[in-house]
Amino acid sequence: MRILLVEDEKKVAEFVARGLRAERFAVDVANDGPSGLEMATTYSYDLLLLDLMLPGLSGTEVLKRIRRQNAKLPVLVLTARDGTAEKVEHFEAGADDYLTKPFAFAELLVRVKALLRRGATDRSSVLRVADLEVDRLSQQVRRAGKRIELTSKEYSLLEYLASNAGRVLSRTMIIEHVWDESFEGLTNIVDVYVRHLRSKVDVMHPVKLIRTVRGVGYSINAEPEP
Amino acid sequence: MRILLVEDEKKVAEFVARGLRAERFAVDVANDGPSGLEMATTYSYDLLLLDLMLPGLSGTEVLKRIRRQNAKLPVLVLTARDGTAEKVEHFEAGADDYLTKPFAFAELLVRVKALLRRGATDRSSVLRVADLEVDRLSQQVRRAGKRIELTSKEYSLLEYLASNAGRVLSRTMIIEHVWDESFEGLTNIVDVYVRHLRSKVDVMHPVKLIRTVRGVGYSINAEPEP
DNA sequence: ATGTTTCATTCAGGGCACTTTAATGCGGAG
DNA sequence: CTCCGCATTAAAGTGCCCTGAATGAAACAT
Repeated sequence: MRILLVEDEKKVAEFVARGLRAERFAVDVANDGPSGLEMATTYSYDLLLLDLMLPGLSGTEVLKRIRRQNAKLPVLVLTARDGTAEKVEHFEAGADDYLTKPFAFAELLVRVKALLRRGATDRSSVLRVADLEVDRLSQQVRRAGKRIELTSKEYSLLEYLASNAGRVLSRTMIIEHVWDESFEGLTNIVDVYVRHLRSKVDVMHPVKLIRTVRGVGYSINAEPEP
Repeated sequence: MRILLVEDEKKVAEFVARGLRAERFAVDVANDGPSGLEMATTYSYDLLLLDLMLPGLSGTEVLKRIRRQNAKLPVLVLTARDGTAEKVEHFEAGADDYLTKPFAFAELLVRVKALLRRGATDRSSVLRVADLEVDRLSQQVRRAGKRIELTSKEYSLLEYLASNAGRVLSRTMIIEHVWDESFEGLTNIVDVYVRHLRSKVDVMHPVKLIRTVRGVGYSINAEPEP
């Protein structure tokens, strides 16, 4: 899951980003409105965290422009003030939820997860593919009931594959969802991580779930075809 | 002892939270009903402080739903009005006690302590993880029956870990609970205290309870995973 | 006051796990 | 056979984590 955080206060940005990364989100940080706007429109995110007290371009304006391009992106607004008039303004500008500073990280996390859950088509937090279980809340993975320890990137990749089970995902799509913005050029990083995953998920089982589709990408299937 | 405060007025929330923290309670704050409900059901608390004048989901509704999940959690309701009809309504909804605004902090504290004491009689105040015992009333810690002397911060950290045994806690969450300051820059204070704890709790025992989850945080487990 | 002890915190080093790059091996398609 | 795409492995790079020591702060005793 990728999150864009637009926040000019460095300390707050660091704090929030660090906390979210520990929850295995891929977090990009923009320090002002214009770059936030650019990143939001250039890359694809699952959620936008937007501070409204920005220097230069006003946060509300940024939000409106992003909405023009992407109406479905969940947006959680961070704001310093707490007036009723502003609340209405936020929602009219296109915020899905808001949080006033100072806030506790625990509450931010709860709201972030709530928005992501709402956006997801399937509401169950556990993804199932054959005897593979991916619990998105506790971020635990089991195969045939037995726990599997995954690193951060391995987990993100598996979650992305499992949440699109049956569909073939190209390397480009995978990189876009699992890795953050600092990625360019030709790399076989996806191949390498697919191998890591296979060695942990598929290697001990006769039924291989992760399938290679030559010339296209990878997919995870309950019933691999011959 | 962990307290969840659900209160939409920032100033009141800050005031109460600060006062309770000075009394060495670990306080989480939620600013509205839905996130309060979410936090109450995700984490474990010893007491719930609930403002009934909430935007969105009504406080009474929140209370009912929490009661459905956790019948024993002591709940102290904060309310603005004081009609007899409402009193009855509160108790019917599942409040254990209530307090009308404006209130003095001293009175709040008295009631909080009373509720916790009452709850302590039927619920054990001792947290157990394998052969580790954390007595939250006397703040004494034992491992394999033998007493361990901890400093204040060491104890707070251990209690937070033990009260969420099995769950992985990120550094961000730990800092927020054990140290009051949010938004502190990069610090490895948590790492250092985990080390202190290990040297007192784990070092003499073959079974290590405190586990590092790289890139994520720490957790305390009765049965460490392979 | 001054010194002593204990606790809280910061800092820097080194090590290791994870991430990423890059090179090589393998196999099917034409 | 040769090319192309994928698999595999090794190894470099990076960042995170652990540790020990030093500093600062606070409580206590002299």
